[in-house]
Amino acid sequence: MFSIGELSKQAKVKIPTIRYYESIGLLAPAERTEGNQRRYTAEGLERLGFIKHARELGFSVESISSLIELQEHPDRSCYEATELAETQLRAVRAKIRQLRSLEQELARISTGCSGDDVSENCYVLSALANHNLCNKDH
Amino acid sequence: MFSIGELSKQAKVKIPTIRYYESIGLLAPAERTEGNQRRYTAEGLERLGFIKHARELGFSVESISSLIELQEHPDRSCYEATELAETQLRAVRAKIRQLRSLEQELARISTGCSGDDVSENCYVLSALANHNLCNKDH
DNA sequence: TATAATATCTCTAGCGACTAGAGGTTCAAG
DNA sequence: CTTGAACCTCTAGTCGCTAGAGATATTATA
Repeated sequence: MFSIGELSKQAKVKIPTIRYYESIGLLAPAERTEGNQRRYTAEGLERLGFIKHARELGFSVESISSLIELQEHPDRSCYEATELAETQLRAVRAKIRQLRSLEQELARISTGCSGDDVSENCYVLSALANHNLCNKDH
Repeated sequence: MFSIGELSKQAKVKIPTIRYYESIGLLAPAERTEGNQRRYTAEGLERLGFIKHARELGFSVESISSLIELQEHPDRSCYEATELAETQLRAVRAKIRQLRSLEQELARISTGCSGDDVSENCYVLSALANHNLCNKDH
């Protein structure tokens, strides 16, 4: 039985975030002391670790709710959990593709004019103003 | 002189977003008709295009404000604008690195157990629960 | 010119996922 | 038993929009 501060330290999740997770139903309501303070067990730490890990992998809170529900119904869970993970993977890959094209354009833009050469036409600014100077259609 | 709807169509930026940009000072207040409706010129379209493009490149609204200010002071602008672009580039590259490691882990997780094999232990769920099953330390 | 349809106006509230702060209570160490 | 750190709830703020209500303006047609 440890306090929310201890849990926060162990799980590396901020205290207000823990309370927030409880408030939206992602964490079950914690047990309380006489004086109304939250007390947790190893189980709570595990659950919070799960949530943290999933968040770091980019799952939305909603998806995590689904995953937690799946944990409670082990029959169909594997198929659906794998599907959720694959959806997440597709989203991550799409995001990477998008960022790569941004990277290219930004790299091109920022090497376009050197900082030393203080000319009247800054290539960065004109590249931003004028989409024609850009390869991609985002 | 065209309406906000026309501007929206031309710039491919939604009407509420245009009003929002005006409200936070990113766009100068538009001229108005007798009946209080906004009217724009080609200049407004250009500015909005600049903003849109910069947003698509991931610049924050705050950075865009800076860029717009720089446009008005062409003397030091090139150096500072290039710096902003480079900062943005670094952020994009960091984000890509992070997403790549997520991609790897998600790929590993979601191929770990096939959906058909409905076992009691779903690898997706245990991988999420147990950070030790993961290569990275995020 | 009258009317109807469409477009616009302002204002408020909501989204996701937290974060920060005020003002008050409880716990644990000395 | 006192003190100070940790905890409590509640409200409001963050960012970058988006949605809706209810009122007014413009434009096209009859």
